[in-house]
Amino acid sequence: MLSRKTKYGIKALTYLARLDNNEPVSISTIADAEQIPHKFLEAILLELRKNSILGSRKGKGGGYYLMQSPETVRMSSIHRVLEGPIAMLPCVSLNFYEKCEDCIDEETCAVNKLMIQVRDNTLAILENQTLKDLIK
Amino acid sequence: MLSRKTKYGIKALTYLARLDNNEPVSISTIADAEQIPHKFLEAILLELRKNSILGSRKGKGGGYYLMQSPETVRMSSIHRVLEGPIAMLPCVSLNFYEKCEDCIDEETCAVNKLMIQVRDNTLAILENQTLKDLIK
DNA sequence: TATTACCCTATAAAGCTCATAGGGTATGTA
DNA sequence: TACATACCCTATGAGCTTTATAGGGTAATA
Repeated sequence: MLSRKTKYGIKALTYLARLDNNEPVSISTIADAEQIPHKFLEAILLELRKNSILGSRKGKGGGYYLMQSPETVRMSSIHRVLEGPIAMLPCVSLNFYEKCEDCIDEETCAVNKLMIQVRDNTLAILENQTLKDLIK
Repeated sequence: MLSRKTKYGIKALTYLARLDNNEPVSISTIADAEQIPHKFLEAILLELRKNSILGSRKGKGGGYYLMQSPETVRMSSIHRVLEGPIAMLPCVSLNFYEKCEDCIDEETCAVNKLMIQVRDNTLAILENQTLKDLIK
């Protein structure tokens, strides 16, 4: 199940994507509009910035803005930043790979192969869908 | 990410599926063979029994056994019993449906539509795959 | 009838999620 | 320069879930 963090993040991103211009918007503005706890949203936007999905400007008139146009922001990127791996097992993750501690042989592991299928299919959908698709 | 509970459950089920006969196997036997904490496995097998995936016999010579042959036990069933909903959002779940509390209109919600796609694809794979496929 | 092994409840450590608080720091404007 | 704005960072804690253990009750079988 998607975490609240991810849902909040998607809300904030679609809010920004719907704007006509790409001027910075303050945390408070987004938090009020989307009913998100201010401090929680602050942490989320910060993380999106550190992962180059958002940019920010400090000082008066500052805030957050999209680094790329909505049609180039893939849902897979957003998922990875906010929710973490798309794979259901660490040994199946492309970006967060880890060996399963209790797995004897990954090559012959049937669960591994099954979860690779699931991952590939999910990934194909999330790669194909962008922020732009969410706002029309 | 799949929980340890689900991984243990799958291990136990494949252990049973690999047997030549379908005689009951005690918790201890499975726990030792698959390196699973005894009491934890006990709870898992009990849950699988309550959901008609396993049967059990008490007393001497008792234990757990598969209720159906391996080729008819779908991975989707196992997932639902041990891990819970396959959907990434409650509003997209077929068997565990719930309205998203912060969603204004499900009909027009783009995230909802996206996650339905993901669910359908994942489901297709997990329905198609059975215990039998895991052991060859 | 004794033993086996399932069955049930309670408990708790550990970890994660969600949320809040308080203050530091960079930036733009007057 | 001084000030206000708004990002930035660290710490803290409640609440929940996961993982695991313990102890005993109960049904079934040899």
